[in-house]
Amino acid sequence: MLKLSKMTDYAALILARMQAEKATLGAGENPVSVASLSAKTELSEPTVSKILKLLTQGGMVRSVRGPQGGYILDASLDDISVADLIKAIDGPIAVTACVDHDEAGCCALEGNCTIRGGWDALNQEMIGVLGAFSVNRLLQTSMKQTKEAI
Amino acid sequence: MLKLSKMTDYAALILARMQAEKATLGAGENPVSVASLSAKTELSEPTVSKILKLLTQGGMVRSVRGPQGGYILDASLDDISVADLIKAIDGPIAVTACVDHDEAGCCALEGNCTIRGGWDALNQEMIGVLGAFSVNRLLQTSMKQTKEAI
DNA sequence: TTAAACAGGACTAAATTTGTACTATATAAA
DNA sequence: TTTATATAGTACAAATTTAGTCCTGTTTAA
Repeated sequence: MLKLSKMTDYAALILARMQAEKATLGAGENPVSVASLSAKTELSEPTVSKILKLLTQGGMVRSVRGPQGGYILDASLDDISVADLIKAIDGPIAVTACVDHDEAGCCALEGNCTIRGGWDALNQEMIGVLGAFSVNRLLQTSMKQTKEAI
Repeated sequence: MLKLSKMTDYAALILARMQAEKATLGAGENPVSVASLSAKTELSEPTVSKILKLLTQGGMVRSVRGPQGGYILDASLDDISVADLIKAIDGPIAVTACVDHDEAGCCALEGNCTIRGGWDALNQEMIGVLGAFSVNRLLQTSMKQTKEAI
């Protein structure tokens, strides 16, 4: 449990791929298309497309329309946190349904609920960890482990 | 996203109720039945029963069978962490499916996956936070906030 | 003008989670 | 020893959520 969605996992892979692409082709105006990213990540085109749309809305990549268009990663993956990623793909981080929205009726137990604020505090701590963990660290930690395993 | 299950939420409520019961009746051999806890938490009996079974297996409460039986909370909620709770109710904490089990085939992207170890590192940090957050703190934080809100 | 490539929304299918029911087992008390 | 109470374990049905796909519209370079 406490699993993040596959979509978020895929999003990290896509960002990793885009960073690699950028390193190869040189920074600047070199959009990468959905088709190309799909081929290189082995994710289906609709899925890659959906994720890139969300990343664009989240301001993590920029889109260029028309022929020769695609998506551009301007930022460094050091500046994108896992929290950013989750927010872009799945929406606000909330360990329970009642965290962050105080509308009546979000939970059948309202009257008896004695821990609502508590979950909120825990949620803040989680966001702290996720916000401090960059996508680049995700990649580098993995590289390190792969190296050690060999 | 990154939501914990409702079951875990319920489990915390049940533990809170059991602690209150213990404070009222005095510590020792005073089992609380599913029926009684169900009435006091407004959760259905089958649900309360299911959760208490899991908490028993997780070693957080003790069961007494037969008439006048029920469940006993021996430990202090200071010594039970949210991590313990999640593990008891939902099983091992894993932000992605591939964390913790290295079997082939857990993910369609294995060959291309460049971040497996990275998720594992993040997972450890999450477990750290959850392991340091006691159920009692969950309750106390809530009380504090309720007080402030009044 | 055309074709490439993204934008947005709607929809289907799959997986997961919740919630319930039923049978078996243990045990205190009559 | 029998009976009633209460948990243990398992299996199943329903609901929700997530994943994945498709279609139509818009932008823009060639």
